[in-house]
Amino acid sequence: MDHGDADPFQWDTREDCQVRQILDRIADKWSLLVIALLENRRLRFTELRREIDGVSQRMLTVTLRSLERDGLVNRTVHPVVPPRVEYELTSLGRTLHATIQSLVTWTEAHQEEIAQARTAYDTRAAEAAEATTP
Amino acid sequence: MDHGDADPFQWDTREDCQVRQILDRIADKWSLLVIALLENRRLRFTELRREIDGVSQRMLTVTLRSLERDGLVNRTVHPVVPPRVEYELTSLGRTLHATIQSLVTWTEAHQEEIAQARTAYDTRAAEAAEATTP
DNA sequence: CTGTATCCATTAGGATACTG
DNA sequence: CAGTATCCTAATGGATACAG
Repeated sequence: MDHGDADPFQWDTREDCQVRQILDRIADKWSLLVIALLENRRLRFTELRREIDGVSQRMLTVTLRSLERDGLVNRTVHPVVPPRVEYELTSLGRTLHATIQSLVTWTEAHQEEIAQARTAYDTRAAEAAEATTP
Repeated sequence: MDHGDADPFQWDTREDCQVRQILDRIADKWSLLVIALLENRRLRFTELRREIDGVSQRMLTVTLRSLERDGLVNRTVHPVVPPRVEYELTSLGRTLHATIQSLVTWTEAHQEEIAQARTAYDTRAAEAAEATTP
C-alpha cells in the first residue's frame, strides 16, 4: 500500500489554494526568524533588528506587518516619547512556533549531511564537465 | 521562567549561518511542494509538473536540481527513448518530510483563523484611513 | 525610537525556442 | 520526454532621506 491510486494524503496544489498562499507567507526568509526569536519573549523593534543580522529596517517592518495581519504577532504601542513598540507572539503564533522550531532543529541536525551532499554533487558535476572537455 | 536572560534555546541568526542558508533553500515556494508530493512515491518530471499548478518547466528543473544537490531527492535516468526520469526522496529527504508535513497540517488547520485575522486587520486599517480623511 | 516614502539594483522567475 | 538556453519582465529588497 505504498501508493494507492487515490492517495489519501494528497493535498491541494492549485495556485489559488489558501494553504499555498499562507505557506508562501510564513516560509519566507524573515518571518521564520522573527517567529523563532519571539518565543515567550516580547521584543522591541530595535531589539529584533539587532538580533536578525542583515535585515533592513524596511523588510523588518514589512515582515512584522504581515505577521500582525495574519494574527501571528501582536503589536503594542506605548504612548511615550520616544516611542516604544513591542512585539510578541499571539496564541496562534505560539502554536506555529513548535512547527517552525522543528524545522530549525532538523536543519541544525542535518547541516553536515547536506554540506557533504553538496560537495559530492559538485565534485561529480566537475568531473562530468572535465570528461566533456578533454 | 518564561524568559531567562541567557535564553537557552537561542540560535545563531547571523547571515552567514549554515542553518539560515539551508532554511532559505528548503522553505521556498516550490521545494516544499515537491517534497510534500514525493512522499513514498516516485514521480516523473511531467507528473510533478502536472501536479504542481503554476510551476514553469524552468523552475521545476531548478528546484529539483537544488534538492538533488542537497541530497534530499534522488534522480534516476532510464536510458530509454523517449527519456524517462524519475524523482524520489532520499532517506535524508524522508526525514524532512515529517516536518514539512506538520507545517502543511498546521496551515490547513488554521487557515480559517488566519483569513479572519486578515479581514479584521484590513477592516481596522480601512476605518483608520477613514478617520484621517473626514 | 519607530517608522514611511522614494529610488534603485539585484534577483526570481515566466515565455519561448531549441536539443538529445 | 526531459530538459537547456535566452530573453525579458515583475517582484524583492537594500539604501537613503525624512517624519511623528
